Amino acid sequence: MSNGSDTERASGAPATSPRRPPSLADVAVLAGVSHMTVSRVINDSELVRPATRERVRAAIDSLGYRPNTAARALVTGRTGTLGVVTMDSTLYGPASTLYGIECAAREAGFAITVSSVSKPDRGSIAEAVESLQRQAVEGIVVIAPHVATAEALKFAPQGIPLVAVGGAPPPIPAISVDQYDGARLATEHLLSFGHKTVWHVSGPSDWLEASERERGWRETLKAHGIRPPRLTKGDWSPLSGYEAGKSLAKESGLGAVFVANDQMALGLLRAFAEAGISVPGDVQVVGFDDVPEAEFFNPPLTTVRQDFNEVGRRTFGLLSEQMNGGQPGSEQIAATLIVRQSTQPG
Amino acid sequence: MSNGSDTERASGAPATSPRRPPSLADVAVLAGVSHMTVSRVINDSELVRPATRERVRAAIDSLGYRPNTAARALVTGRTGTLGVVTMDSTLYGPASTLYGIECAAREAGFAITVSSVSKPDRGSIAEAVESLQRQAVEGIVVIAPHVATAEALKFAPQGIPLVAVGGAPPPIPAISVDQYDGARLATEHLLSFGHKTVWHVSGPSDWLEASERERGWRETLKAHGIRPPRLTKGDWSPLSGYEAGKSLAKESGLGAVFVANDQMALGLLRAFAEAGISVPGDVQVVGFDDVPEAEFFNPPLTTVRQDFNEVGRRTFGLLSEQMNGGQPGSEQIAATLIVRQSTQPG
DNA sequence: AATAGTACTGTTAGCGCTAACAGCGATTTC
DNA sequence: GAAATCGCTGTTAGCGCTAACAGTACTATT
Repeated sequence: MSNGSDTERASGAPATSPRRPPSLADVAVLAGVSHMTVSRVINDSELVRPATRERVRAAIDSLGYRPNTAARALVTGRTGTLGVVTMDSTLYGPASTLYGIECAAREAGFAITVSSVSKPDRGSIAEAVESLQRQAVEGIVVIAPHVATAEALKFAPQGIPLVAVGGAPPPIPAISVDQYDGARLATEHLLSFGHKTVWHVSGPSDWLEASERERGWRETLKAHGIRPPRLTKGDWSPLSGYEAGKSLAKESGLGAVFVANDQMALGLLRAFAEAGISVPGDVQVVGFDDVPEAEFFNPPLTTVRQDFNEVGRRTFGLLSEQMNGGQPGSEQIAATLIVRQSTQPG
Repeated sequence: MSNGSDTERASGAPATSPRRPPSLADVAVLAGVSHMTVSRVINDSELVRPATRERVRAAIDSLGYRPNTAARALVTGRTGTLGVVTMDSTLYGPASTLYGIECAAREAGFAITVSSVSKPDRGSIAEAVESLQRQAVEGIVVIAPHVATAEALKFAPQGIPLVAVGGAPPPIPAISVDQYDGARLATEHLLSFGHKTVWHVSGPSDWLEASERERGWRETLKAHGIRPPRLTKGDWSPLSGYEAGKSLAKESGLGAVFVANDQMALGLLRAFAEAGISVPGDVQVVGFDDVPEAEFFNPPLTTVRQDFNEVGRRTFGLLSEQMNGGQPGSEQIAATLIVRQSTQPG
């Protein structure tokens, strides 16, 4: 803002009028060169004599000239824009991922257009992707935490670089945090205290992350020769965690609970508090995500951290690779266990 | 996706080749009409005979034709894109606001380009706005929760519709939740229990919302003839709330605390729990924001709700009004008190 | 039967930019 | 001293689309 001021047009006319923004031609006239030379200056071509370049720069500044992206895109076919399809950008994970992508993209000179969808079904995704393609984005990221979203990607358009976050059918490269291993870490951690078993409050089964975490929990138990106990299903919300907590509180022999996300863990902690169950005294609890609040739950929550920023960065990396003609494969990012008081009897 | 399939080009050529996407002209040839008629069809003009329209539609489908926005933007001067400048889209408020804007915009046929800034200073904002203008957005929303951001808007460009969320110097229309009144509600609520005073944990003073909330608290106390006690400053983070809580716990005669946001309230609750202070038994606590988790804090938190979705919608409304030549004024949205257990001794 | 609509379709020009190539003066090369 | 080369600048064409206007049939009006 506060550009070189909206100086009069180059022509001696009294100006005002509907005032079309200055174009290459206007700059060229003012600088006394051809429009092509101006074009070279704004594209940092070497082929301009320094003196000329300065003159053009001055004209650009005094006119407050800004290249018209539409015109440039029309002739080059490049828009400098990437599209991101996201489902609920209010959740911590997707929001952070979006932020990470945006930062990486901006550094590389790309703008980000977002398209939110309210439902994860194939139609909504298709519509969002379609709308981004109409915007002529050069690449698309689909933040696809649902099984249905990943499924929908089977019908994704071919001609455009596309990366999924979370999961996608094979030809499409995906970035994901290793949920399975994160769940394993959590479960092993709980088992290390000598519990007979570990209970699990899962996320909604139509989420990839939920089923991977459940699988990690289940198989880890099996690897220890333990038959997994009854599973409690949640929907990520604190309320569902609260209800799961109330239900688990009745269970005898409860010692360790792995909750599929921090929000539900919050609800569960609350239910346990109401039921007079002490954490970590009576029961040890592990969450998943490491939201900023987790450290201040009561008690502070042991949880599995996902580095969403890294997810965003790597996602852009994959997209960028594709835009340069590469055919990158999927990548996984390791999750890390953050041990806090909810599993520290000390 | 799964568009009408990438059928061969209209020409009988063996296709493949660098395959430029189909243009109006290609559709026109296939449908046996002029490109202008195709243009009319895609712009829903009445002036096309239904039979012709159908023929053109068929050609469009079979070619998988998609209008080129760049070309359209070049000639119409309209890009169908709005820009949003946001500071930390990871926070609940900004994220929800962004989502609200996006939904409203999409319904009206606009795409959203986001530009995040890491610092709230004038330079960063200017840069972000500049980058959006290069993208030729038709309007800009600045989510400006900082005093500095609002200040920076004094130098905002003139020629383009612009709306601020949070606050802005007078000529620029702003949408905001009535923080002052929200703080008043919270303070009155606490006073209604007969406390001698109400303590306050504020947000960082360079945030508009923080200073408005503090002002609401301070003036409400004064209106009751109470001299405001020492203020504790936080930075929105749970950690700072925790520290504020530890510090307040030493205070004698502590009975009521109004915390400037829910995250800090979480930290404070935790500090109180550690100090053996019962909420709401010994001290009553009110937060601000009503994040989804607040209902499941320990105890569930009385707080002031901001309808961020409404903020988003109204923001788009103001922008839309400007784009149609109007000069809307600023608007405020009422905050509502949500009473929960943290102030319910029952 | 001539005239004036009406309903649809086509032609032309140009939006602002870059790619490709065409100058053109100054220097170097043989 | 003519040709080739280099460094810079200009000319032209055209990207895909819409605005504006120009037909062209066909119907309604006088």
